[in-house]
Amino acid sequence: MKGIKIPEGTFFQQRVWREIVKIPRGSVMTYKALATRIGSPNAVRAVANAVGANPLVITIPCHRVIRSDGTLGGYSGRGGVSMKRKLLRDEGVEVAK
DNA sequence: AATCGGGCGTACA
DNA sequence: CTGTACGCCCGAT
Repeated sequence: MKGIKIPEGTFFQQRVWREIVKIPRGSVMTYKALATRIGSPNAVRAVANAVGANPLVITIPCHRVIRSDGTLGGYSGRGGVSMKRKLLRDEGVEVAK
């Protein structure tokens, strides 16, 4: 949280992105945990939407956000889910399925 | 294992 | 401004 710049967007998105950036490398966070983190444990869908609207994949490691089941879920970035899995494995995270 | 509905917010008409 | 449709989902049946 020193020089990371978050692009403009809705309050929700900024809040979600802010939390995603806080995720340490080599670790993953579930959408539910993220939703609860921002104060809306039941708004997990809205959160997922905000993550999907992430314009900066290099600044915001949205690939570190996975489902509660351990699955990767989806990925709107370049390469799709395949890239997401690759990035996670690259950080040393064993991906289920 | 597969299917359905639910909760929240954004985008579009 | 009001209504409808959709999403990188979740939980229950």
